Formats: sequence, C-alpha cells, structure tokens
Amino acid sequence: MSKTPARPTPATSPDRAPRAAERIRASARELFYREGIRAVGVDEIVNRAGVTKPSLYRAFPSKDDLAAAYMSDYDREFWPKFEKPEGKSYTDARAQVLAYIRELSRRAAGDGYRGCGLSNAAVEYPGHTHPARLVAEAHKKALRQRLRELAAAMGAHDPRKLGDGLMLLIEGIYVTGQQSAGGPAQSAVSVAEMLIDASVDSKRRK
Amino acid sequence: MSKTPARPTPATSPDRAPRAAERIRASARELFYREGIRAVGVDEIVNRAGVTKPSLYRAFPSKDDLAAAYMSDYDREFWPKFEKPEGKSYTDARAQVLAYIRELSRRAAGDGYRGCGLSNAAVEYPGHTHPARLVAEAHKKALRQRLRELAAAMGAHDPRKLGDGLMLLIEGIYVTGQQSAGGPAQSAVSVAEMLIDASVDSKRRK
DNA sequence: TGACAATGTTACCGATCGGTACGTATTTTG
DNA sequence: CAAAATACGTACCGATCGGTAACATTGTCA
Repeated sequence: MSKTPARPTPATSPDRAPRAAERIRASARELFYREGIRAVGVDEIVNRAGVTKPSLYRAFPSKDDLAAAYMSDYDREFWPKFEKPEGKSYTDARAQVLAYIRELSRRAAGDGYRGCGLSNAAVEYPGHTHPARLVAEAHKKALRQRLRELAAAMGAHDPRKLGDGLMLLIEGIYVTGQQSAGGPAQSAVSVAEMLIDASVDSKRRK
Repeated sequence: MSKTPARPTPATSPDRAPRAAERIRASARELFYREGIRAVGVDEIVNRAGVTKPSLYRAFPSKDDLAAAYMSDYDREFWPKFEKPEGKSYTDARAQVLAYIRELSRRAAGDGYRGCGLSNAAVEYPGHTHPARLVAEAHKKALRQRLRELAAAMGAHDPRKLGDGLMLLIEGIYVTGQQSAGGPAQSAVSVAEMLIDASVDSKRRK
C-alpha cells in the first residue's frame, strides 16, 4: 500500500541522511520545546517519531547531543523569523525590529507559548560545558551583536545601549510569555517604540 | 563537643518546627537554585542537609511540595531585596527601582548567577498546575502590580506601560545574566533610566 | 521516671532513566 | 541474482528516580 514506488528520497547522494534521524529530530524538536529537555525521556521521543531507541543512538551519540541538535535546529528556524518578520523584508531597521517584536508578542499571548527554546535550555543546564548550552550561548551572542547592528542602523547615539535594551526586552517577552497569558509582553511593542525613540537623535522624533 | 547546652532553639513553642525540616529547606533552596529543580534528586538534598530521606517525607508530602516550599522561601527573600535595595529605604520610586536594577545587574554579572529561581521553575515545569508554578505565577503577578504602582508614583503617563516595560527589563536581566558574563544586563541601568525618563512628563526631565 | 514527639537507621519498592548487545529486514552494488 | 552494506527492531542492562515500611534512638517535658 505505502509503496511510494518512484523515488521517495534520492538516497543516491553519498551524504548519509536516513529518514529515521529526521523523524527523531522533528519529534525531539516538538517535545523538547513543549515539555522541556529534562522532562522528556528518549523513549517518548522515539515513540512519537515512530522509530526505536537504537535508531536514536545510531544518529546521535547521546541525549545531550540530540539536545544540541535541537538547539541548532531552533537557531536555524529563528533567523528567518527575526530577519523577515511577518514574512516581509525590511530596509528600515526600526520597522524590522518592531515587526518582530509585534509578531513575537502575538505568539507570546497564545496558550501553548513556551518562550525561547534556547533560553530555556540554558535554564535547564547551568553547566557551561553542556553541548546544548554551547549552541544556545553562541546564538545569544550572535543575536546581541545583530541587535547592536540594527540599533546603529536606526541612528542610535549609543548602539550598544539600545541593542542591549532591545535584547533585554525580547528575552523578557520570552520568559514572561510562558508565565501567564495577558502578561507584560502585551506592552512590549509600545515599550520598544519608546526605547528606540529615546535612543535616536531627538531632532528626528516626530 | 557540640553540646550547645543552654538553649539552641526554644523548642517550647507548640508550633511544630523541628530542625530537620529547616535544614532540608535550606539545602533544597541552595541546590534547587544552583542546579535546577529537576536536576537535583532527593538523596542529594538530604545528604547535604545532614538528614535522612524519611525526614524529608515527614515534613513534605512530595518533592513537588518541597519545590513549592522553595518557591515560597524564594518569594519571601525577594521582597526585602526589591523594596530596600542596597539596604536602604527609598521614598522616591524612581530611585528605588533604579537601585534595585543596579544591584541586580551587579549580581547578574557574577559567576554563579542563575537568574530568578521563580522564573526558572516556570521554565522547568510547563504545566500550569504544578504546585511550584502556582507560587511562581502568583509572585510574578504581584511583582507586576507593584511595578505598576511604582510607575504611577514616578508620574508616568501610562503606568501600566512603564511598569510592564520595567518588568520585561528585569526578567531580561534574570535570564541573560545566567547565559554569559558581560551580557546585555550591564546596560540595564541606563536603559531603565531612558525608559523612565521617556515615560514621565517631558517637562520634568532634567 | 515515664510518656511522647522528633529524628535517625536500614532496607526496600516499582518505575523510569539513558544506553547497548545482538539479530533481522531492507537496500545497494557487483 | 547473490553478496555486501546499511537501516532497523527485540530485548535487555545497570543506575537512579521518588517514595515507603518498620524499628531503634534521642531529646523534651511533666
């Protein structure tokens, strides 16, 4: 019945990419985000993926490495949402950041919102040597620098200050969004506007 | 040798307050904060407290309830630090909030900083019925309201907006402080100043 | 002293944890 | 087609998890 006779996957490419590993990544992605990494056992992951445990350990040396892969996937999915919020491209840095924060605040108001998977992982694993943490910290460092660039593009007097301010704000949305619905995240857009306007040349205020 | 003959504890009060329970609370407090709640086993807690496992379960129905007690302790220790930052009392709401953020940023720059135990617990336990989460969410609700009061006392046009902005900022310090040293938290004080000054009547700016 | 409450001691429970040895399908290749 | 390689499943491991039963010991107050 499920023959898929033609060519479900190329499988001719020398780069090994079995289907089980991808199903595991997707399953881990969902469960780790929803429940937390420590809360999810490997059995639950493989059951949901429709595969078995040895398949997991053939693709990933350990659960910690699977968690690191989850971090990399999360990071990869993040950047399009940040650079092209609401699906549109922006030339105006201010508009881009505000659009991202607007979209983020909307998501954070949803019921199943669980914040940033990377920040959450850093909470779950305090040790700075855990493989998942390394990916998360690299991501946060990159985001901080990108926000500083955007702050400079907005014409901020002190791009570092504005960039850090926006970073703190965004992380605040992440963490408060999962605490309670209708939380402070719903004020985030106007707060960001205030912050940006107060950071650029006062002559340019409308 | 360690007789403590006189009166180490009153022990006359009828309210049951044995010493083992307090040692367990203190041990849990430290370990839960440093390592995370899920990461710490009950054996580790009782070993560090110098007591045995049955003593734990005589004082607390379950580990989840001990976690909830940890939340309550954390909440109780929080408010003095917030209301009297740097050990001083403040009549000026702006000065108080800025002093708290200054003190917080200093702590967040330290090596072993692990953010807010209450926010971290909400990350570890997504389910909104967990006893620890209930305490944490009540705390965050109270803090949000208190910040709104303080924002009003500062003379903010929109106290809700400024209060939420400060809340997002503070939560941002919590979470980024434990990610990497020298992070965006070190810009928090000047960001808070900007936010407050932009929220109050512009005539009052210095 | 005797009664009582709090704690310690020891051994144990079932469940679940992350991880693996080993045999079986399935596919690729000559 | 047959053989080698690859992907997958069954069954299991020791360790640790949260939690408990039963009993001995201590300290306090009357």
